[in-house]
Amino acid sequence: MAGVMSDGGEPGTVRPGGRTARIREAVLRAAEDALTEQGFTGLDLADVARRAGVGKTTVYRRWGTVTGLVADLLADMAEQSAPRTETGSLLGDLMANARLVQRTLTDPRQGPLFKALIAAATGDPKTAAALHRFYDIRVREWAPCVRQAVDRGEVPEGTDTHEVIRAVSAPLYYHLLISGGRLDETMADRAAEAAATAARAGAYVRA
Amino acid sequence: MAGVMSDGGEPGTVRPGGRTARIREAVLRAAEDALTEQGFTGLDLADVARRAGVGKTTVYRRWGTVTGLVADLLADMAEQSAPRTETGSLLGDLMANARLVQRTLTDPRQGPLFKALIAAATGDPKTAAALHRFYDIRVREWAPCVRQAVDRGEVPEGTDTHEVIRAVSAPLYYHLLISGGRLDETMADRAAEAAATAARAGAYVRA
DNA sequence: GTGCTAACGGGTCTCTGGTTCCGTTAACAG
DNA sequence: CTGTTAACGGAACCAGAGACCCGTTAGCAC
Repeated sequence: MAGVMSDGGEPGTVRPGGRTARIREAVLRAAEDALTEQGFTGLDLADVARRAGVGKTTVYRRWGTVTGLVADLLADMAEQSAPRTETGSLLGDLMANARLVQRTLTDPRQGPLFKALIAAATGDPKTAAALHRFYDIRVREWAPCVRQAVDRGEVPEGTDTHEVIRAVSAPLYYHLLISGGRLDETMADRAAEAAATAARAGAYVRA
Repeated sequence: MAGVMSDGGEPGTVRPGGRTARIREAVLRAAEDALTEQGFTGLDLADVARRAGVGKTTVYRRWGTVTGLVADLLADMAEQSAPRTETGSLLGDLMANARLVQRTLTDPRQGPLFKALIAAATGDPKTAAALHRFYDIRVREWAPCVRQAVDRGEVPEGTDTHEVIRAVSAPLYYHLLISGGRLDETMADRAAEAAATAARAGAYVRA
């Protein structure tokens, strides 16, 4: 009864030798597929297990609940970062970002997946935290282009660079989730232009 | 076997004499409470029935599914319209709108409720349609203040008035659902200011 | 007031997520 | 190569959401 078993329990932490990682990978991919096709509500862990070619006991043991699995999926997605393009102008960079987001959200796989992830986050604080972290990382990757615009004098000093990036995405997500519009390239360009204009006018200067 | 039973079925359509309406009201209010407290995922029709002091059979018969109930709730909410204030300036009107939205979303009851409604809409087209309709009505109520700004020459002709109103809400919902920020009055004012600035610069002129 | 019937409501039955048990597999150490 | 044991997987088990049946209530018409 000494302190032998040291650090915690959480299956899948002790023996990271191939199998554990392989199964995690398979299950997360299966969860992605299931979420994409069935949405968050229709997500069934037994179904995920079947798709992954894995015993459902394994899924329940390692992730426990549906939201737990989704949270882990978000953590996994947060790792893989997509590189950003640089165009040299604020509007150009923001448009590149807006179009990337627009393409992602209208993609027949990614769109439904993101909807499902966001829906999952509304119901569970843990999942919400994972979602926030995911987006925080993405925002952080793009913020430098606003920083550069500040350095160029194109945007006032003291501007909240993260908030500018969020302002580009916001209308696109609003249409996806709430108003249900078309979400085409025109919308993306408009979102980027609006954000750039407001930023130049100092609307995002930190209070 | 003649065509006697004429128009459809849908219980609750034939005898709108008090009871039907009373029960609908009680169930919708109970659903609101349940959604607020448990979120969309934790919504149980039997629980709703209990809260409403109504047999669960009734709920299943009239609404059938959880999403059906939510869709009806949205239709009901779409009826009651909150009046808008008029300040005479574009920025003033947009700020009034932004603060209204901000107060709604941070309200300990309304905030969770709206989250749940949006989550429900991601999974079911019928519910999504109801949600879109609800917001379309709200946007339509506020659009005139942008129209007036166009007439005053403050905003370019051809501006998509609805889109300007949506632009005010978008960042607030983005924070609520996705990035998870604080959502205070400063954010509301910033959202209004950004939208007003972009609108004046012609960012929302229809292509 | 009285009869008709749409709509309600309690009780039961079912079916499917989710849990538990225990035998099997496969990383890793020596 | 061989032993140890964390982690997997099949199968039986359990609980609770949702469907069904049928007797009861209450609008509404005459």
